[in-house]
Amino acid sequence: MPSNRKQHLVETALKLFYQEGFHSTGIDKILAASGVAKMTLYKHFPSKDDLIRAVLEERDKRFREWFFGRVEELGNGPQEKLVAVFDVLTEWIQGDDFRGCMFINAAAEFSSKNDAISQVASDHKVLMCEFLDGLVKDAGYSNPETLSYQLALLVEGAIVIGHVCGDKEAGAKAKEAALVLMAGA
Amino acid sequence: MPSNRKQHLVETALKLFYQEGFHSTGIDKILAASGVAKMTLYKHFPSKDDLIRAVLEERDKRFREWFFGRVEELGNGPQEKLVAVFDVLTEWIQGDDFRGCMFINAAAEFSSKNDAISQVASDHKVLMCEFLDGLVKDAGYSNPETLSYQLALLVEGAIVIGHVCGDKEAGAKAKEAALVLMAGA
DNA sequence: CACCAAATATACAGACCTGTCTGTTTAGCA
DNA sequence: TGCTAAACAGACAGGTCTGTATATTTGGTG
Repeated sequence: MPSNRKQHLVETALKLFYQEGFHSTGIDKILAASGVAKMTLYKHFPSKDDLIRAVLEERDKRFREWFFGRVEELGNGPQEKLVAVFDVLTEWIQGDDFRGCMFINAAAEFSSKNDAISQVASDHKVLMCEFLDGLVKDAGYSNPETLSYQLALLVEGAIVIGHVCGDKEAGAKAKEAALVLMAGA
Repeated sequence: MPSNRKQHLVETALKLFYQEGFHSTGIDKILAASGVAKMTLYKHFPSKDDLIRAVLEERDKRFREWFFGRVEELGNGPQEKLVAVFDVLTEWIQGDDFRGCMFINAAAEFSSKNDAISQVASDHKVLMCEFLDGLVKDAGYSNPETLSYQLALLVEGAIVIGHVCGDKEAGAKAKEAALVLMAGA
C-alpha cells in the first residue's frame, strides 16, 4: 500500500467536514482522527483549502455515483426512474447521518469570493440538474428543461427543509409535488 | 440617545455575518466596522453566540416583515398574494446583496449540537411555511397543508439554486412551477 | 542486511480569536 | 459646574488555528 494515506485523509476529512462544518473542523482534529502526521497532510495538500476542494470533489463523485446508481436500481423505465429520484432522495434524508447537502453547506460557509470552492458547489448542482434533465428527456416530455428544473427545485427544497427543520418526510412530500408537475407537463 | 449602541452592533453584525459568514467574521471586525468598543459589546452580549442569536432573531423579524409586507402590497386577493410570494422571492434573489438565506447558512455552519442557533433557523422556516399556509387557506384550496408545503419546497429550492448556482431566474422558474401546482390542487 | 523513501513525533512560529482588565473620556443631567 | 453612568481605547491573557522545521522511525526493496 503506497500512498493510501492521502485517500485516508480525504476519507476522514469528508466525514468530519460533513458532520461539523468546514471552519469548525481544524486540521489537528482531522489528523488525530486519521492518525496521520501533519507533515504528511501538507505534503499532499498545500493548504486546508486544497484539502477542502479535494474533499468536495470526492464527495461529488461518490454522491452522484450512489444517487444515480440507486435511481437506476429502483426505476425500470425512464418514467419510473424519474419517480425513483424522490425515493432515493427520501432514503438520503432519512438516513441517520444526514446533515444537508455538503455543497449547499460549503456555499454557505465560503462567501463567493472563494471562487474555487463556490465553483465546485455550483458544478455539483449543475451535474445533478443535468441528470434530471436526461431522465426527463428520456421519458419524452415536451419542454424537458422546464420540467427538469422544476423537479430540481423540489429536490433542493426537500434537502433544505429536511435539514433545517429536521422533517424526515420532506422527500416524500416532494415526490407528491413532483407527480403533480409531471402529470401537468 | 441612550443605548442605540446595541442596535448598531446588531445592524453591523447582521451585514457582516450575512456577507461573509459567521465563523469568518471575527468580533474585532464587527467592532471596527461599527466603531463600538469591545467592552460595550460584551456588556450587551455575554458571548459571540449570543450576538449571533440576537442577529438571527432580528433578521427573522425584519425579513418576515419585509417579505410579508411586500406580498400584501403586490397581491390583492388571497390568490394573487400567493402568486406574489414568488415575485417577492424573485426580487430578493435578484438583489445585489443576495447571498442565500441566512438561516440555511446558519444551519450549515452550526452543526445541530448548537441547539439554540439551529432552533432559530428552524423556527424561521416554520413561520415562513405558516405564512404560506395562511394564504393557501384564505384562497380556499382543499388540502391546504399539502399545497402550502409544496410551495414552500419551491421557495426553498429557488433560494438554494439562486445562491449556489447564481441563477437569478430561479424565482421566476419557481413561480411557473407554483402555478402548475396551484392549478392542479 | 542495508538502503531509501515515506511517514512519524514533536516543537515551534506567527497569526487570529474570544473574552477580560484597567484606566480614560465622553455625555447627559441636576 | 460637578456628578454619574456609559462608552471609550488599548493592552493583555489564554486558547486555537494554519503551516513549517527538525529529527526519528518505520517499511518495502535491492
